[in-house]
Amino acid sequence: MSDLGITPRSINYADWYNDLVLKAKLADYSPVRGCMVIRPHGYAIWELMQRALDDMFKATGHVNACFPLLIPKSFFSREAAHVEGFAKECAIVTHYRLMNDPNGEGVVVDPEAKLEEELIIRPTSETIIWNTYKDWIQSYRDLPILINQWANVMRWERRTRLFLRTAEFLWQEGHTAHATNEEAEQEALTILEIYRSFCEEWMCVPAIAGLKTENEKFAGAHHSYCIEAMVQDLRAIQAGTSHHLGQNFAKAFDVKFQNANGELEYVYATSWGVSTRLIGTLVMAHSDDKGLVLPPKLAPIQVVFVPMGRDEQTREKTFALSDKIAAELSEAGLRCKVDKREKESPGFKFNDWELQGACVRVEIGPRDLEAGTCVLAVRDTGEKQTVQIAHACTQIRTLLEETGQRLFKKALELRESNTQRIDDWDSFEKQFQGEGGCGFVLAHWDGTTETEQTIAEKTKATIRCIPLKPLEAGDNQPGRCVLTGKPSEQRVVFAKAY
RNA sequence: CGGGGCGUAGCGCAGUCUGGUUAGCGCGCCUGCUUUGGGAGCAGGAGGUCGCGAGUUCGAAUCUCGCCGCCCCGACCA
Repeated sequence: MSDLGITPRSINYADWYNDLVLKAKLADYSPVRGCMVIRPHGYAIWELMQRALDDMFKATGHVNACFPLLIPKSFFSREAAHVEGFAKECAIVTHYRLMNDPNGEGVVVDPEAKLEEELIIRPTSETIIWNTYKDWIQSYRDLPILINQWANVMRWERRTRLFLRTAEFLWQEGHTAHATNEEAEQEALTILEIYRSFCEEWMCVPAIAGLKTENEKFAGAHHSYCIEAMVQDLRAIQAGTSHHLGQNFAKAFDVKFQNANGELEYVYATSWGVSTRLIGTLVMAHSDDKGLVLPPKLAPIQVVFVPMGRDEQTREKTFALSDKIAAELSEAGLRCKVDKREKESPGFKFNDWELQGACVRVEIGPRDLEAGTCVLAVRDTGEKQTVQIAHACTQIRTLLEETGQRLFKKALELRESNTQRIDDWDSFEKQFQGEGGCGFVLAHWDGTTETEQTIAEKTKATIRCIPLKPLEAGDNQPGRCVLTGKPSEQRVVFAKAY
């Protein structure tokens, strides 16, 4: 097992994750620190995510557009909190030309080609978008604007990890403009619900929808919502965010509209996004020491066929039978692959497809030809069963259905068995003493940033969110802050986070 | 930005301390034959600016100095 080159989770979770991402060919490191190559297998997962989310956005009235990569530096100074949040991690374009190095080999930046105004590579697009919306909005009849874009952004992170935090990443960012505060609030919540349902139904990862604290909210937002998930090392990971921006950007970019009464008002805004971090979340949520475990809805290959045969004739027959079943499944919309590689042994293929995360493997060999059967192996449980060919398609669909339910259930059980309610400081502090993730703690908090930061300093645990709905009855009842003993309205989620 | 580790074939490593044939090994790759129900075997073959730059020396992967890069762990962030 160890010669597969994947560090077991029990030895080192971080190494396991890195090994898996590389070995399963999801991504590669790039020549530039913090950037990555998303390989076809990883990109296929992203495409499936994109399609599902994009359909949901469209179904709720959104349209796609694409704004430019480069943003004039001056735009960033408009919204104070926004600058504060992003200034320290921006890549800046200062020149537009290279020249041959007069002293020798290679090329150097041409000092003559300095830009009048430096350009920022977008870390997020609020500023350029609001600068544009200003020209698009005059009347309440121009509202709402419900635009999304699929794009890459760049944040010069000090410490990066494949998919979880890369300098450049892919995401979608929605930017909407509304006539009223209530409508913007509804928009932020609608999107949050899309994210939650996507996370749970497509990724099979249970998510807690909640409100970010002032301390954790998006730079420039009035308030931020998020979905938080737990992965196998018991850390929290933010899987998506939806912000109500209030009138902050409208004021910064002077975006006003005339209402039905002829009065000028600033518009209300939201922005929201999920990124390729979802792929990292997905890997960390379900996969095991043998490789990827993917939920059927997001598996690039749901069903893989491994036909076997010593001789040409047997091979032809098992290939043909595999093709026939695969065609029937494809007809029904499943993503299938018949592995016809001749050099690799069946055993190699079994391991290889387990690494790649194919949900169900169909083995067809000489014995099956005689018996009119095939063997179905389920990726996440490792269980094998022999079925009649006539029943194969039905059974495969059942197994995929069950896989999705099982992955969600298992992830939910992990979260529930590692979530506790703690009301005294000693126990709280003790809970977070261990290395790495320590699960979720639902505790009371007095609502101040000061307390939040003190707790973070002492325990490394942060407030992931203030749940919108109680996880259990009673979580939304008043109590006393776990640190200060001051009154608290409800329990909030504490955890060590990615 | 602090601490640690590493840079030698596509990948993983040995060799470096103690300088000295033509720089090795495993995996992978190419060719051929035999193989195929849990990572096949044999034979042959291709593949190297030893991270970069100076220096010491008759001679440097190995010693000295400088530089660069990457990974991991902490502080900050989707």
